[in-house]
Amino acid sequence: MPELPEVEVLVRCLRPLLVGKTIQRVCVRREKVIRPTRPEELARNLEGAEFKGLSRRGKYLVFELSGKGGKDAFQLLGHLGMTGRMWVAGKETPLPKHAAVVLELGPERFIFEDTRYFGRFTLNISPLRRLGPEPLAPDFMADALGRSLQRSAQAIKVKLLDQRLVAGVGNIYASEALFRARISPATPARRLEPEQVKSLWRALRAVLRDAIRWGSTVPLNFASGKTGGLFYFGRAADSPDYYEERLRVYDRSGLPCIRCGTAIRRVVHANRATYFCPQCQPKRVRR
DNA sequence: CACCATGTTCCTTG
DNA sequence: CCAAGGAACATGGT
Repeated sequence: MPELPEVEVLVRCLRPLLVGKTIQRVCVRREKVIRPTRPEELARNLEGAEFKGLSRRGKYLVFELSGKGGKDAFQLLGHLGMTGRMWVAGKETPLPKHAAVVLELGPERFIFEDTRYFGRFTLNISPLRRLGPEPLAPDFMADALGRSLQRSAQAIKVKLLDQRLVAGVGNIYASEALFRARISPATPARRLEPEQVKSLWRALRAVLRDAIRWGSTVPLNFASGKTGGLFYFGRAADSPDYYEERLRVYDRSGLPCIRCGTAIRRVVHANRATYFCPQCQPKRVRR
């Protein structure tokens, strides 16, 4: 489930359900996801602590907590990996097979489920230091993006996945942004023209903003085992304009480009699939 | 059985 | 030392 927009929508959904609640008990069912924190350490810190806030940084969820008596504020870092989900449910609903961490909150419980266990739920917040700028923040400037790109010869598609360049862009929205900006994914980062950097900057923000807006319209209900449509493959793809509104190129290999009809191509860069329209996203600027 | 999958990190190679 | 590419992680879907 995890790229910036999905995490943002999740954070907005979870915040009112958690803030003000006190953790009574912690159950770690898969130690791997809390690394390097130890189970006893997590329990010692969380039990009796109260949720004070929740925010997002890149693809991370940052939980703000305070210990008993409102002092000893600390943070907890969450990451969904490839398949993570988080929700709050009543105690009567059965735990899913891959529940990794469960927090008892009185009559309810918070559940972090992750089938592949690539996610994180930890007291170690050091990964935040390595993140680049927030693409939707008002101070994310196109010229700063351009300067960072200047220093790299890597294909722009690969560069967009580098969380030190911009925080929160993943494999799906990287393809989507390049399609929208009409830039070939194979273009070396430093070969982008200033005008292309500007349109990439604009496309990135538009793609992420639109995805958050789209996700916000879909009810989240993980506890039922369904996705509610938020997550790419829990799709509401049966609507005729799904691709127009949601994903315009990702996973559309061989299908007609929605702009020009040319077959969408799938290539692999750095072990990851990239989708693009060879007509709309030419290697060289046409003149 | 084969291949694919929204992410991050580590290891090897050049 | 750095950059780039690949594999590993773990499970499930097609």
